[in-house]
Amino acid sequence: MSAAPTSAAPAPIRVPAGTTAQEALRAAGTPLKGPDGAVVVRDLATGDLKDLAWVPEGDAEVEPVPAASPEGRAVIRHSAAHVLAQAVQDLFPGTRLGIGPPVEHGFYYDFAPDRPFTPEDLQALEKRMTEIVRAGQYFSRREISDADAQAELAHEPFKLELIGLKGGEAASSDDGASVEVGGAQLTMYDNRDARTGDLVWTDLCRGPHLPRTSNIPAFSLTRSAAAYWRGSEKNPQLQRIYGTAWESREAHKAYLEQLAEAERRDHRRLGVELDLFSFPDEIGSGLPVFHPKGGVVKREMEDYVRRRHIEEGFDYVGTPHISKRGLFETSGHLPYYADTMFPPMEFENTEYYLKAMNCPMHNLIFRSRGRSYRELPLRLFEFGSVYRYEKSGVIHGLTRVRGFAQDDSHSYVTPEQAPGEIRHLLAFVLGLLSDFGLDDYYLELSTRGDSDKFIGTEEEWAVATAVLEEAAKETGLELVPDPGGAAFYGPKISVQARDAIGRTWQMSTIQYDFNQPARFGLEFSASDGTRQQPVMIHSAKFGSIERFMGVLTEHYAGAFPAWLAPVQVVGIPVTDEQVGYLRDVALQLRARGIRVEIDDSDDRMQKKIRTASKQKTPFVLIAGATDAEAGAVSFRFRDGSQHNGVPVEKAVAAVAEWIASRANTDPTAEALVAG
RNA sequence: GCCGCCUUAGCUCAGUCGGUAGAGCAUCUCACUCGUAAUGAGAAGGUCGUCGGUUCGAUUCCGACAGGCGGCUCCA
Repeated sequence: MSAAPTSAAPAPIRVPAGTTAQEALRAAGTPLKGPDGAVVVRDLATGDLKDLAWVPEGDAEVEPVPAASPEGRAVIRHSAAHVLAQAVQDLFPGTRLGIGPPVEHGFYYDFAPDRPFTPEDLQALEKRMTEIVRAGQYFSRREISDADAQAELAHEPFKLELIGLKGGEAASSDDGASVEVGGAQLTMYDNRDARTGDLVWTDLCRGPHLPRTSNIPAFSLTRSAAAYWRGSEKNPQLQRIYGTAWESREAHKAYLEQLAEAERRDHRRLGVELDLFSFPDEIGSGLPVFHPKGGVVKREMEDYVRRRHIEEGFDYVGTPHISKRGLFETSGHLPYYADTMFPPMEFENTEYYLKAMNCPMHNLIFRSRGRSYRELPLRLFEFGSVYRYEKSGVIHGLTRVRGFAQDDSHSYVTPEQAPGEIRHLLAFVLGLLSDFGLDDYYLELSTRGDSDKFIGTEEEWAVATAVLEEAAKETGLELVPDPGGAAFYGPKISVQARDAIGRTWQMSTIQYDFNQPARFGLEFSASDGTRQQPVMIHSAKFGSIERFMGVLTEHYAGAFPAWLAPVQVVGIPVTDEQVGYLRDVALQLRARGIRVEIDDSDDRMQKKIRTASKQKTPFVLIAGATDAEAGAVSFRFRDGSQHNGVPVEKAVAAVAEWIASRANTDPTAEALVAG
């Protein structure tokens, strides 16, 4: 996801034959310490990264790779993974090694231990790692023949397997094996004692590495979990330990703080605190219920999305939750997705399935009568409830559930209209996302892969892919390829949105489908009287209403924009005397469609303010005797700012205007006055 | 689905080396009537996730199941 660094490349440095890269960098005045210090160099002749201890055979041009760069961090993390493995084999002798690559934000190493690691083990390992880092062992590269490596690693069955894969499958596969065995020449990295040079530990590894373990500026272990060897559930499970490592203590601390912030924003926690939704065990895993407050947010979202669809030329339709088996055979879904559909229920000698997708039913609406080219594009839209049998281990809050509503549409168009319709849909979904405050995104183009799960001809796929790609490029947004990620019936564009703390979520999808119209025998009368087959374009804007609500909750940390907030205004009387006065204000607000509550509990006013703050209410209206006498109210906002003594009429109008504007920013004293 | 961990009051969590449990917040009652993030006192609330086993006795030990958490795999 993170793009390659594009910042101005530092000037090349010449490394004379027979000297180390490090000596050449030092001579050139390149920093070797701190975040800007070089951790490895890039050999400009080949583009490969080399250790600082590298000694070229002939003169070489290199550029330094600083610690605080994507590649620099990867080297730090990879070296940290080695230190972890050394610590594990120190503390748990006999533990076999899997692989230990750097990953986004950190690293992991897979092990085959006698027993799974406990949290206490992680603490002990972290301590041992710190000792190894302090010891300043050298990472020493050593080339080795396949036969010698097999002999040296005879006790490491997983490493032996990697040696067997070297250069071929491993180098191109995605499972991290290439980190250990990259090219044709195997290498070992020996960790050597800083003083004596004695061999302390060794691992099969492609490299490159930091010069010494003490060059790891900051790291910590984060969790342990199981992982399948080489990423396949057919293989045995290993115990994986995850850690993180950074170019400075500050960067490390900032990362840990971001993890803490993500936890504070967790929609599952906020869902309980703000009384939005729950997952009753009695109903079943992955099946949410929305409480009144969550119901408000959900309905506001749906109302707005429904209205926008109608404005964009969609027709709102409705379809049932279950269907006879044959429908999903016609659509082609059943052979592919039977495993992820709920098992059928049988009655009247017929099998019925819970609906896992809406398109087949929309196709039947299209087919319900003869269609003319004059009707196209025909756009059918609904909040379709679908049920998918997600495996128990993958269910996660609102973002991965077993029952949800798709904001799903299908545009039926002529092949000529398809490019225009896709542009229309893209503009529409991007506009919708920004209406909800998500305005930083990139696109992903999922195409056919090598697998045989895809239906349709190569030519059809090529046409569909080209149409999507062109429309995606026109947006000017970053476009990331995703080969093999398409649905079985056609390629897709997906919109990946970044939230307030920089995480990305797959939101909208637009899919070009030439298969289902053929399978359903869809046709329309063309202007020349012939019958022709339409193309259908699937589009989900939020993907799932439930999931989008989870994403929005995390994006706003529960402090929803005023137009979405479950309670928009809380009235707080300074004493009981003002309850009646505030009720009157509330009536005026309610008449403008504003969700308002009066806190007439026994609590003290300060406590009521605290309660309203914890509920993240956008507008708090306080009224004491002074306000009541002046026919005014006093505002308090989520940021703590105040705007006192505002005449009721003005206050009501200001709140109503703010909400009607659907502003996604927080109202504050300053912003409200300016507005 | 796989591996590990977890499940005690509405929520967050103590606790019981096997003799049926406790705090804070929330709730309710009473007093207080207060100007921008916690007034005080009192009460109520739990067959310790479910089922089974071991035991004189299980919330505690063992097993199965359910649900949750973290990963893996998967994600139309």
